[in-house]
Amino acid sequence: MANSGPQILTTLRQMILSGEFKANERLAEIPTADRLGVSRTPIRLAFRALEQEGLLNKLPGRGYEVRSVSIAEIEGAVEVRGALEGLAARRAAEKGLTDEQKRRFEELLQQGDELFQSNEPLSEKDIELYHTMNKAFHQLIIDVADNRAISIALSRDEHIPFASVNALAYDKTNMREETKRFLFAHTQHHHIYMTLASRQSARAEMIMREHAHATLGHVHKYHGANENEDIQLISKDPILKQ
Amino acid sequence: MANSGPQILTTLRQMILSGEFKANERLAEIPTADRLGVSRTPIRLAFRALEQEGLLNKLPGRGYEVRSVSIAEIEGAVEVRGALEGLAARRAAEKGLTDEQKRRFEELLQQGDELFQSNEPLSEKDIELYHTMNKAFHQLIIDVADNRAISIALSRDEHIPFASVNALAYDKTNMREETKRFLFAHTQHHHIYMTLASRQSARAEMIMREHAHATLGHVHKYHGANENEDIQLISKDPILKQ
DNA sequence: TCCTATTATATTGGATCCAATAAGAACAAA
DNA sequence: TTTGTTCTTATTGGATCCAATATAATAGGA
Repeated sequence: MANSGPQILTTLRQMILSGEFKANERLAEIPTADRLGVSRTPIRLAFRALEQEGLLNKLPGRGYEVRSVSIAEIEGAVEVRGALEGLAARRAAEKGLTDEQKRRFEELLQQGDELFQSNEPLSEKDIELYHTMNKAFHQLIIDVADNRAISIALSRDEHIPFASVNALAYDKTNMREETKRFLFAHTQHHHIYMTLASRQSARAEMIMREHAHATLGHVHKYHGANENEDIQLISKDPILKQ
Repeated sequence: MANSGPQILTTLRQMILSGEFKANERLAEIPTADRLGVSRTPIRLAFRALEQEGLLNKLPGRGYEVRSVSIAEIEGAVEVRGALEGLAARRAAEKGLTDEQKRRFEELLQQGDELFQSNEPLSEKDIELYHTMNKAFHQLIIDVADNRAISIALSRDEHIPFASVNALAYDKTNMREETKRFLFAHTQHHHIYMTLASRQSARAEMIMREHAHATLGHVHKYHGANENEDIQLISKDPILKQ
């Protein structure tokens, strides 16, 4: 059991994101402190932090509730991510890439290519590898862009399902279609790199913005499966990896 | 003297933004609690919050330091604001405006127009009125866009000087040029409204993005007046209103 | 004089307690 | 049965204390 402040915060965040705490569930200091076997102090600090991260809403006199996330909100967050990553791509194209950065991009693209060499659908292990490569690719663009405000603005999407590159959703019951989808997304990676390397900043921005929408298909499948428009964060089939 | 948690947070934030705490100044719980006449508990909570807001950096074992802000960071934040407000304007144009929203935009534009009727430079009171109108105009676009993620992403710029519509900088020693500058910016407001009303979403986004850069002139003047590239937040001539 | 070790001080994080406030439950009256 | 009042319980925010850790100052030795 976690026993330090930062670990308490991480544990609570994980419990929210994993669905152990349900949307709209009420959390109060004393029961939560009892549950985790610590005093109220770290819980209080963690609740404040999680409120600021957007995962909890404060209920005056009654603790906090786990915030629910609507489809519209997810779509809006994806759109914002697209705008921010698009801006990052444009900046990266305007700055131009160093040789080292080109090498790194090419390595990542090669890693992705190797996953699609066979005619078989991707395995779950392949998906993990793709996910790692995808995160690194996106992060490299942000790094090249070198604008702190972009990273900060993106950080607010990190806990919204489907809206962050830190999470990846896929339908394990239909790996053939998923493979096609990832292949398409990775092809976009190639196009993005090409526009960066050739300093076509407008195209870089446009493709990168569009690329952000690659995950939305699963949002709508979730919607179809639910009685109401608000969904619980994450953790139902299809498996969300993070 | 402030005596409640939220007030402590507000007071400390204000002391940072006003320059009472200098850039890179070290703040620790006990001296700060003594200074404000409260226990350490609300200070600790406030420090955590201010860290998350980006105003403080944590120094392990040594308290926190007030974060300094570089010109490059300000420029980056303005660029992000442009991208986000541009996205908001595009969404607003795509959604179309209600009659009520049109009326409200027209009111605000009219308020601005009235400030430029005479041939005299704007007075400081005029600038205050312009500032209020400007904030309302920008906020209305964000409201029409109806994307929570935009508001959240924008909130991170609110404490960066020159990067937020909540603050306005002007050179009180040169009101004639300032008047021209504000007139230009307000003309852009007209153009933005026109594109929203006629649902020209691409133009709306483009003009709105460019409009965000209207404040950058004063950043460079600041730079010229300083020995180093990092500036203290706010509160020197030219007067920053907030 | 400089370097190292020891001691003193500063600082944080967590635990616990107290008081104020809010919410819920129980009871009484209409 | 419904509504209003009172009592009880839950909950938060702040204060204080303790222990661990980090930093600064001092003393001693080379």
